[in-house]
Amino acid sequence: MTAENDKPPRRRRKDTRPAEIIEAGLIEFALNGYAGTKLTHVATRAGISKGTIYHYFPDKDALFRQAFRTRFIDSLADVEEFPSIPDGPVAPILRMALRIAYDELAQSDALGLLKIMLVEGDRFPELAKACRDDLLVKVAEPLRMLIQRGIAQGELADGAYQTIPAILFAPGVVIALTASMAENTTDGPDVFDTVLDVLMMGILKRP
Amino acid sequence: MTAENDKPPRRRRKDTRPAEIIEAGLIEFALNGYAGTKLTHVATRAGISKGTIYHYFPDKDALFRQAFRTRFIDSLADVEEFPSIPDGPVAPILRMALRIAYDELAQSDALGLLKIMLVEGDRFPELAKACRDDLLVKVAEPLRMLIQRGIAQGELADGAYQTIPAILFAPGVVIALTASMAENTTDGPDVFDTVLDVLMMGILKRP
Amino acid sequence: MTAENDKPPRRRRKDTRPAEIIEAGLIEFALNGYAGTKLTHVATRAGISKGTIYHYFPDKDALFRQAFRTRFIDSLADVEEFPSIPDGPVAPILRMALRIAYDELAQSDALGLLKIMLVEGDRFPELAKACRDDLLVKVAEPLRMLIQRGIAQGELADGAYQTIPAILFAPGVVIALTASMAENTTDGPDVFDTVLDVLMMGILKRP
Amino acid sequence: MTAENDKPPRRRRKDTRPAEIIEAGLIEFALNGYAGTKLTHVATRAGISKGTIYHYFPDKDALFRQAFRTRFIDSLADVEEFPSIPDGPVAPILRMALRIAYDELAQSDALGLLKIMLVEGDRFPELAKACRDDLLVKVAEPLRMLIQRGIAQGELADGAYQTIPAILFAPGVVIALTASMAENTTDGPDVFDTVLDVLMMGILKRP
DNA sequence: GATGAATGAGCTTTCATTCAT
DNA sequence: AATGAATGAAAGCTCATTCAT
Repeated sequence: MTAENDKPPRRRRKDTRPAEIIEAGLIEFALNGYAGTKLTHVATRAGISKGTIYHYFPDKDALFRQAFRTRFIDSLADVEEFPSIPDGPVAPILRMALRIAYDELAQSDALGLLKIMLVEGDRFPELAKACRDDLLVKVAEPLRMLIQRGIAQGELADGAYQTIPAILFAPGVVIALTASMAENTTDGPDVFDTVLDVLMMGILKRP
Repeated sequence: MTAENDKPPRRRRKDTRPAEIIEAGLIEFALNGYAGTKLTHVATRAGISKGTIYHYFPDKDALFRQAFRTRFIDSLADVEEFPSIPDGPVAPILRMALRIAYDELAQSDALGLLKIMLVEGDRFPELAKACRDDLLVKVAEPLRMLIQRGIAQGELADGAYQTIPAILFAPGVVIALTASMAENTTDGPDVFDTVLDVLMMGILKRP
Repeated sequence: MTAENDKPPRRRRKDTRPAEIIEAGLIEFALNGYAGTKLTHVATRAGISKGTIYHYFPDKDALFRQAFRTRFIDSLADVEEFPSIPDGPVAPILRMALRIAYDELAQSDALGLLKIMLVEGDRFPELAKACRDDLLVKVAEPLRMLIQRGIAQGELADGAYQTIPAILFAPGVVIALTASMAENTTDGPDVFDTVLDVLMMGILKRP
Repeated sequence: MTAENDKPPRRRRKDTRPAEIIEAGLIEFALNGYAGTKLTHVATRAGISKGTIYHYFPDKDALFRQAFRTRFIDSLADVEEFPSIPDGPVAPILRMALRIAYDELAQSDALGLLKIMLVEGDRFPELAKACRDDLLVKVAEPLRMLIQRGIAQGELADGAYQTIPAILFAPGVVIALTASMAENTTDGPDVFDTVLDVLMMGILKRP
């Protein structure tokens, strides 16, 4: 075995380092919360040494901010094309959108970050704001457009809910958040479907 | 030595101390999360010294558990009389119940504890379980009975939602949880009312 | 049940309290070492409260000193009549004396105190000195007389050992000290007998 | 800022640090016992900061175990060549061996560690066992062989003592242990010589 | 006198951060 | 640029000691 053998390839593009650290941080933060995350673990997961983190981020706080932003920008990127949607009934599209959003949230570590923001939100007000703004612009707005089209088509009921479409996500968020607390029931997915039933029923126009 | 002694008199309050410490702990935990709560701060808030906490609680963990239990037992005590409800339409009662639950959650520091359980639930599995069990027995069960009466009366739609009535709380929980993250809009209550509209619509039987 | 019933008899002769505390302290010190002994445990064992100890002893240190003295004075009280010994061979008497001393040491908590003195002797120099003096006066001196009688009778060999008769105890002390470290062999007593054999052989006059 | 920086330079000595810490710990443990040893003092003695200890040892317990093992392995390493001994009378060799063992014990801080093991042996049962095992294998066994040769040669008396040769060390151990308690008499060595006289007399075969 | 609640100095331990290499 | 040994502030916890009752 040569001397150069037992270390991973030294050459990394300098540009990928921050992203790798953020990725590792994301996982650790999501798993252990903010205070529970040790920079050593982040470093280990990223395959670097603790000190290197400080080359790219001034401190733990900054790493978290950056990671949080990155993840939320990533997650919401897919949503943007929403409005480009064919004519026809709006309800199935809406339902699917909620479903996709739920699945996304339940699987990714966005959930972990969200939990952190809930508890430590006061420490990161700009993140909370950015989070809010992004959600409003990228999620609520397209949703509102969709809903309004549904109302215009006589498909959806006309109601105050259209002013705060984001609330349609609420049940999904709670189910995702409490999933780890809930007993391991095998009908997890069905829970959300049941909720969707109620929600859709609630907004469909009555004959 | 001046007239104002710089040390407050030692008071002996064996009976009330635990409750005072729990109260102080509750506030600190709700404000700062579990890891973020320093026993010094709890002591200061309770007007005692650090060591005194250890007279009444073996460690920080135990204090949190006790505080959590105390608060949840307190909060849920009011709910118990639910089922003793007069005949007649069920929907307004349901709506009021959700409203009351929301207000309760939004105001008390139960919200802070809930946040902690979301993030650190893994560390306190028995609390998570107790929380779940209490909610199921004290909240979900009466709710289910109410709903079933509504269905029997032809008032509510027959649907899968009756099997998981707790889900009706979800929107309220999210609104409460994210309230601190949300911009301070004065129409907070209206948001929940709007949600109630949708929810009630979703479960009312269609003509 | 009357009010006076659930407490042990209140009336104690004031004079017995210190002795009771010392007794309790002795046991705890012997079991747990000096630093390892908590005054709470001493109090509990003595059936009193922590504060009461401070009525009789200024501090933990003082309690230990007093306890130590008491035990050693007690233990050595029996030894004093040693010299009043009938004429005849001295060896069996010597042997029995060593045996008795060994048994005494092995059983009582004097062993525990001795261990403490070994480790913390520097903190209690007067105790070490008192211990030494007592042993010399009460044990070594009678022993020396006995030995000299043996030599005079032509029974024991004439040797330097007569100047430091205390050394005859050494093997017993080591066996007692290490008994807790040693594997639980059932032949414990025989070990000491074997040692006695060697010792006696070593001092008996050769034909 | 003056020319003498008030902080010593950080040195990086990964290889030597553990040994230095152990050395410092050894001294402190020997001086103050286990509970009496503060890691701050160990750190100060080692010329490092408190935290650095935790780079190399998970906790105080581990440091003690490691230190203990290190010292005992060191101390007993020299003894191993024992059996390779020329023909001829065995008694002088035995006597010298006991003398060497005594000197070794009396000087090194092995004595301090031994004291700790006597008092806190219950907390470190594996150390007690390792200690016992090492002593048996490395010390008692060669000694037994030597003794048996002596008996075979008609030099030593045949007696039960040969089954527990370790007991020959007992007087030396007691003398060493109590040396700190004893008055600083300058004839310390002679005490042990006197004891050796008795011991050797006791095992030499009588004509 | 007796009590035990209350204290706080002091200990072990953790970990973000620094910096010599 | 990268490392990880070293730091030290700060946290949880212990317990001898005090003192109001």
